[in-house]
Amino acid sequence: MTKRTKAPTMLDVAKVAGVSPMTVSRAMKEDSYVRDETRKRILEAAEELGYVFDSTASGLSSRKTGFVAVIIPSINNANFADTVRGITDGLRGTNLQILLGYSDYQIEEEERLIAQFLSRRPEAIVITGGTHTPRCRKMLENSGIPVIETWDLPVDPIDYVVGFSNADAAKMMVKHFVDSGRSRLAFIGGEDENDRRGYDRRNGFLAGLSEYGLEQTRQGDSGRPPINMRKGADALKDLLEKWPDTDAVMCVSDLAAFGALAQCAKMGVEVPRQLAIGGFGAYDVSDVSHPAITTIDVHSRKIGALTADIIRNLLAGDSEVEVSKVARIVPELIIRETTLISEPA
Amino acid sequence: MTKRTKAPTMLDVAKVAGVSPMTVSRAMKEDSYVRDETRKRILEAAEELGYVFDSTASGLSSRKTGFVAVIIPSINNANFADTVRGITDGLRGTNLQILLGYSDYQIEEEERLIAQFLSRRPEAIVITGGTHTPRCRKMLENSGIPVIETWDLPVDPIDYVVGFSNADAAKMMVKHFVDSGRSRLAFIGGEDENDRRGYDRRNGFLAGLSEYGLEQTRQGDSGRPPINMRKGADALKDLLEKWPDTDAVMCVSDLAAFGALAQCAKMGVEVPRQLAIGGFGAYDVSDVSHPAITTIDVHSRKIGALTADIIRNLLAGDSEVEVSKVARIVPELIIRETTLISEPA
DNA sequence: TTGAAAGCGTTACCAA
DNA sequence: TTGGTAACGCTTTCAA
Repeated sequence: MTKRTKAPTMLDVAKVAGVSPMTVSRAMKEDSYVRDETRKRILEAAEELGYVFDSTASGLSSRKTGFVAVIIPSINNANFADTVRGITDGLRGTNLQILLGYSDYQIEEEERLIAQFLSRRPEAIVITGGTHTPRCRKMLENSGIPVIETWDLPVDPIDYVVGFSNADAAKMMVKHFVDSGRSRLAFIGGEDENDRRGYDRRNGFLAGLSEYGLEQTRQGDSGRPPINMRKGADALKDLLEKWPDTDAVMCVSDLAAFGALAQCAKMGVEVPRQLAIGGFGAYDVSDVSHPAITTIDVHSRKIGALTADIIRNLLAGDSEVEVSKVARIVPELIIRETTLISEPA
Repeated sequence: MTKRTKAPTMLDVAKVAGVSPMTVSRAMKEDSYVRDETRKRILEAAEELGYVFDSTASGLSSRKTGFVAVIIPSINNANFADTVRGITDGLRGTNLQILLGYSDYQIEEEERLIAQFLSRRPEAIVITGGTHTPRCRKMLENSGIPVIETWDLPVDPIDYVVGFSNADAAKMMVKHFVDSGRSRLAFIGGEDENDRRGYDRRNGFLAGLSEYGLEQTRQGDSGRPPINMRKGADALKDLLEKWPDTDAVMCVSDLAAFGALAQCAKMGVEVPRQLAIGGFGAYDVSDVSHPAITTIDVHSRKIGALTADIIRNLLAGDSEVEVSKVARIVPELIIRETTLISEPA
């Protein structure tokens, strides 16, 4: 941290380079008409003075901040992290920069974040889910910028959507359980509406049970979101105490599923012979664990990539590309060892 | 996205409320002298017009952007995510907002990020590690803002430091292995200098071997960082092919350790009887897996909390609090099932 | 407690 | 290809 009187501005650079500030401004952009020689002189002057471009002033003047606000429920979640990576990668090469926030699965925090972010004048905003408080919705609608809802297929979208039906995805697992000869199915997680994706999965699962005429009572308790491995383990223990003859359990995420699997190992419950386990999200752990865990891949990264496509077309748009309002992701069931077809017990 | 002619400014609010823009500005701040009644009128006018405060303009004018730039190697890493959470939590209540970036363990990307972030005029910058390119170091030193290096104890710090010695932490594991009767020790991960923390751990481990007079040849190959569960599993397989009599392996992170453990289960290698496994980072998986994995907790979240303390004292400082330059974290060995003392084979 | 004027550092716009 | 001028929307500073 060097002592300094005052950071140099374009004016300072201009003086040293013997040009006008306006020319310095042009020289800082990749494109723009500046003679090569002039630009060279300017960049040298900037280097010499230790000039650092001020995006704050640039944003105010041009009304383009280069920010894309992104709000996810949790920073510590491989799925959402993958979506963010997809966005980042897709935005590479543009001048757009992500302003990332996480709500910790709390509605009030999401409201606060949206308000805070909008004051930064982002050029687009990406949010997780399609269910919002009236206040959030109003802020987003009034923002005047493209809004992209992800990880869901809202009935009444605000603007753009990149997502899938969590309920339908969960139903895939019910079908798979039934197809592999299970009939006493349970679900762990998703009780709390604050994690709307989880809540939708759970309800989709229950709806699936209903379609197959199966009983819907077997539900583990996992407390406040987010669920984690430990909670998954604890919930499985409770579940088997209450309903010992359960022969298949789906967890709201792979983390819980892994916890459940570890708990089975500890309790001597054989997986998949006695109990089948299904997860959600295609986390690394479900692939590497032994036995490997059946899961549903929702292509988190692709959600981000498609989101970035929309943003690029809208903001850096090469003329009038037609951008469709809804990009639908197709979740994929990945069958692994924890749900191998059981032999008749 | 509603059509709009132009977003309302303080001037518009001022007109409606019948005051000057300056008074509106004051009314927007929590403190500041404004008569309660006046403020009420102003806030109503703002609400009515759908006014949204412009931080961009505010930042330019006041030269306080409210940004704290934070750069971590990866967004998809529970340890770094915890540090970010620690910072976020610690900064709650201030007007400071995190500008988060991740370098993907690439030096060039880190350089790019630092340059990009500095143009946003953050009020402080937090970086991971204490090893930087000369260009990075120069940018940081010239930035004129507090710089906080984390997750390391640099020999020649730029400014503030919150960290620990990765090498010393790794040595704890060597000692533990030796104490529990192991002598043919191996290490997986940390070959690539781009992940400096991992690199330091590996070298610390090797130094530890040397201190105990043990051979240092057993090293797994894990490719480019970051390591993950799959790479850990593969590396363990290779390792045991090359050195089948290895009786303990430390992995650069718990993720790799879990992969190694899963691989052992698959190959029928008994843990800990035949092979002890140690990880690093106290990830959830090491606690929940069966058997549970011995690890080293570096208190990632506390690193963030202490970082936030420094920033608060420096920026929101109640007068002249003395802020010490180095906050040292003490890593903690957590002994679990994968390294239980072996009976003589 | 409120207001007026002068920037903050950049870019849009028009002119040369 | 370059320059001059007037914003951009807010806050600092000083005065009332």
